[in-house]
Amino acid sequence: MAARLDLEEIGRRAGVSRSTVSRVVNGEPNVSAKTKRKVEAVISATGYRPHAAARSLASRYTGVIGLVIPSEAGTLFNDPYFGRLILGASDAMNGLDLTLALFVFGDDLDESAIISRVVNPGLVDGVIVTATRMADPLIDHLRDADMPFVVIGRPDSPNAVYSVDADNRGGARSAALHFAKLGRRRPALIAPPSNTSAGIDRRSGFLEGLAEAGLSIDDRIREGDWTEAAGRSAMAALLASRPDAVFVGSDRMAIGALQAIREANLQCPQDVAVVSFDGIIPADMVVPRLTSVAQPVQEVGERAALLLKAVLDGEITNAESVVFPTELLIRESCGAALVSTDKGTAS
Amino acid sequence: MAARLDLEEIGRRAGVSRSTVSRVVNGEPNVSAKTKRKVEAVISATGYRPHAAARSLASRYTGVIGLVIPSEAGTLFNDPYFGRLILGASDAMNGLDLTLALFVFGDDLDESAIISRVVNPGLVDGVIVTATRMADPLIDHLRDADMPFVVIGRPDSPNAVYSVDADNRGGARSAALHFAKLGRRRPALIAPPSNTSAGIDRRSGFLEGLAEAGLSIDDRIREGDWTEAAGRSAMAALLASRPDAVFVGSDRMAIGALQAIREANLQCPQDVAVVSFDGIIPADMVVPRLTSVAQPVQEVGERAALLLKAVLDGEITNAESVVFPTELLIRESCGAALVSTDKGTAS
DNA sequence: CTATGGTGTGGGAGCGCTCCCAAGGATTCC
DNA sequence: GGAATCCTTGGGAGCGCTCCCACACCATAG
Repeated sequence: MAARLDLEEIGRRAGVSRSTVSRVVNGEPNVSAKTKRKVEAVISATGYRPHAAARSLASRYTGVIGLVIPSEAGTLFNDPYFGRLILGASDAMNGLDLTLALFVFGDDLDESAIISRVVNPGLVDGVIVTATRMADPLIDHLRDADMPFVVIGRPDSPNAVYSVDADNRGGARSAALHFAKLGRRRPALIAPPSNTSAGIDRRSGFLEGLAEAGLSIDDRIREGDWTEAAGRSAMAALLASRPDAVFVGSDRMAIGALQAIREANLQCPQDVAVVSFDGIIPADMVVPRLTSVAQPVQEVGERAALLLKAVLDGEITNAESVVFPTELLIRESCGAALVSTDKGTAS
Repeated sequence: MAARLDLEEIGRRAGVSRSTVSRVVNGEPNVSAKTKRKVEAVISATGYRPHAAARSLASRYTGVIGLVIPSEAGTLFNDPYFGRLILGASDAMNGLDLTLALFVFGDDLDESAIISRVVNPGLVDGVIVTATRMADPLIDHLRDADMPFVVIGRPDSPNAVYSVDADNRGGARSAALHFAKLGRRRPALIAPPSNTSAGIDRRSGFLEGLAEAGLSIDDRIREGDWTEAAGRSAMAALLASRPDAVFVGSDRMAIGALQAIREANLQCPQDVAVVSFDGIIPADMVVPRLTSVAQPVQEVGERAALLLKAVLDGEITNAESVVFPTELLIRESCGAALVSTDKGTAS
């Protein structure tokens, strides 16, 4: 009986045309106050809601932004990192009245399916790419499909012109200098995977800081895949070369490293000082409390969304790279308290 | 110059009609092998991709499913729970070729905006509702808007007819029985918020188990909001009444509880045994390793997506509630090892 | 030979909206 | 008072697709 509730029908009931209703719905000017009131009354009485797909088709604008996340067999999702990132992005999007579409792929099969889905016209207006790998194929596909996108990380592709990242290099460097200042002489490194920009930057930043401080690392370097297990086995291996400090490329790996130290009947920070990266796990979760280079994950996500929106609105046309500073959160695992009994906090 | 790449254009280049191209794209039968080959050649040569919005408008099917998550000021996103849930849901959706739209709301303002967005026709086909509160307003809105939905949790609304949940009650009960078996006489409880079904069920299940075992809890009950901080302060308060065991309603709160026990110079499990719920944090992350009632979070998410898909396809029309069993993961914090020196594992 | 049915193909109609142009009415200006 | 201008409103066209009916063609059956 009741005709399908569309603009035409609302117009009929309010005694105006489809166009006028559309103007009211979209808050356009040039509608008399009286007409507006009338239309709004009908809309709220009927509970009318515009049809998103019809709107997208006609306006070439979906109001949806995609966020692409690799999950690597579920590993990464144990990390609060992505939760925070999603939270930041979705906060920004709520403010912008955008909807977040999440694309999580576990393996290469998933990935090609995801790629072909995400580049479909009319689904999302733009994409935020996370955990970007070196030579990420996704980026080239997005480019080919003329899909606007923002990269989280430091992209190596000339096709990626908009990016948001934390200062991985600078943060890692500050960890090295911190060790030097605390008098540690045999630093070690558990680096994140070197197929990611964060992995590369944290490694090179740490080595740079070491060089600056005149410390050498010799072969006290291992690489881990972000997991606790990787941190643990890397640390266990490293212990053979008797380091007195270790910079671990992520909080989760640091938890594993702490465990390995404990298992070797050594004390952190007395025997081995630990500084990690991320600053993301609750401070009190582990003993000793982790000293960590904190990156503002939520802000990164938020900024990526805002940047993409600006690109979509045509407000930004030149390449833009935003880099957020990190902050060294000094707690217990670095042993700063052992050294500076005179000064309350070191920096 | 080049005409916009649409079905018509592909048809023109392949020498067939729009309809035939559509059939090929959608893998419909009744297309001759020869025609099909010809069309596919043109499609891959041109890189044609169907326009999602146009398809949605014409077919009344978007291929997008919404997942609604309350974030309560960012608190919940520190919990691996949601990451796992998202992972499960998105796994299922990748297999079904569906896209996941994530709606995260932090406060009530966000919520009403989210609600009005999620019920918009033509955006999502259906919705998965998580962390359902008692008398959740979202549910009524979804119902009013005729939006199909599946609830994760045990809904109290008669409007919610499809749900997926873990056996919170049974799991909590098993924790109580475990304490009884280990000879603990003064159990305590740190319950999750009682405005959630999980909170209610874990509380009542534990009390039920206690009653069965002839143990009384008196006033050794506190409630916490899922966070470490809440677990810590609840435990600190509870310690005054000298419990010898505590069931903590979530892993994160248990971490806080452990901390409070340590701060009171008591030993876990010797002085106070701890059993938590979720089984979600990496086993080795805390000392002592947590005994926990594990729920299959990822499976819950996966199942919710599959169930919703079945509902959307009209394969399910009767109310359906799926309840996943939990499993008591016995590790160190419950002190089972202290008791059963003869038997390797208790159950 | 006509009836019957399946198969492959084309094209009209329509999904609900936005965009844009045109037209009418009110207002202003000289 | 008439022309120029602004504001308000209506409706045609079209976004790219699916749905459905019609038609041609071929095979099989009576």
